[in-house]
Amino acid sequence: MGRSEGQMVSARDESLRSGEVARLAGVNIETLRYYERRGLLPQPPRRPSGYRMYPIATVERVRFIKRAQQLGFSLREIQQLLQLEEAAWASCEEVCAITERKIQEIAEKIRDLQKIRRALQSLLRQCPRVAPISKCPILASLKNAKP
Amino acid sequence: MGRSEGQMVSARDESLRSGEVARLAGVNIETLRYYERRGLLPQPPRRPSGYRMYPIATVERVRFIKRAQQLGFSLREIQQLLQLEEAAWASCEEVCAITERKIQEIAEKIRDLQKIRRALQSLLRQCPRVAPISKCPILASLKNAKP
DNA sequence: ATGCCAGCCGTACCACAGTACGGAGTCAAG
DNA sequence: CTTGACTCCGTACTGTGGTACGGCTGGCAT
Repeated sequence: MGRSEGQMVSARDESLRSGEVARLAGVNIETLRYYERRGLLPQPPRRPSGYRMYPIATVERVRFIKRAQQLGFSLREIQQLLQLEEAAWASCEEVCAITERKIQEIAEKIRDLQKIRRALQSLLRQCPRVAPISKCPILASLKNAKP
Repeated sequence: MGRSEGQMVSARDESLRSGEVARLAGVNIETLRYYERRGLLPQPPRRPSGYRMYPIATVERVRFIKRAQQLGFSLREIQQLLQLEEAAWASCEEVCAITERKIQEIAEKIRDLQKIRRALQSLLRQCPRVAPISKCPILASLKNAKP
């Protein structure tokens, strides 16, 4: 809101500064530095002053990272995807393989959570709610269940 | 196994040493120290030598913690449960409330994961697998999707 | 008495994904 | 030319759940 004009998008050259990339991609500036350290973003060229000059495509790359994260990929996996993308020799198959593994993992996580939910629900059904804590069946079963 | 007798369970007093508690509860000794620091285990009395003398019930307490963790409770939440348990004024209702919240959380997590899985599966169905990576529809959609 | 495991402590470290801080230098507008 | 916003860097810190290390003492069987 308070953003006065001035250097919205350091016009006339087609490069962006950290803050612009961060704003456009919806991340913290520090996150860009972090991604650069992690190798998720290539080191951008610099002005003589040291300021980073990001190609505009960087915004899309960061959004790619964020979307992939929302799909449950870790930064390490995303790095793999991005490297594949850059390797001209690679075919879709690698990407599919990674995706399939990820689907398996997610399915497993879902199964685990469902098991946990069922266990908790059955505990809850046993609880009279008005008992003093010393007779709480939930705590009792946590005490006695054999893992 | 290689365990010769001697101090299996420092007999005749009814207290255990760290290693015994750890072994009986199936955790690392360091984990006991960690739980003590976190306040999940009360500070046990010590011998003059400094050795901890754990009441036997500690083993059950540690197992309780481990089981609750397996049900998706964080150490912080487990601490709440344990505190409730110790508060004589408390009734089952508090425990039920925590459990209900946890079930809600888990249900939500399951829904999120299902959404993610569906998205990845639909990406996978679109993939011809033989295309060069430059035409990979999975990467393409990560590039273009608007979250 | 001697050997040796067991336990003590503070501290550092692991992965994960960032965020914060402070002091210096830069840029552009007024 | 000054002001204020922006960026730079290295480093430290967040939270989560532990594990590891090293040096020192304790306990106990032989």
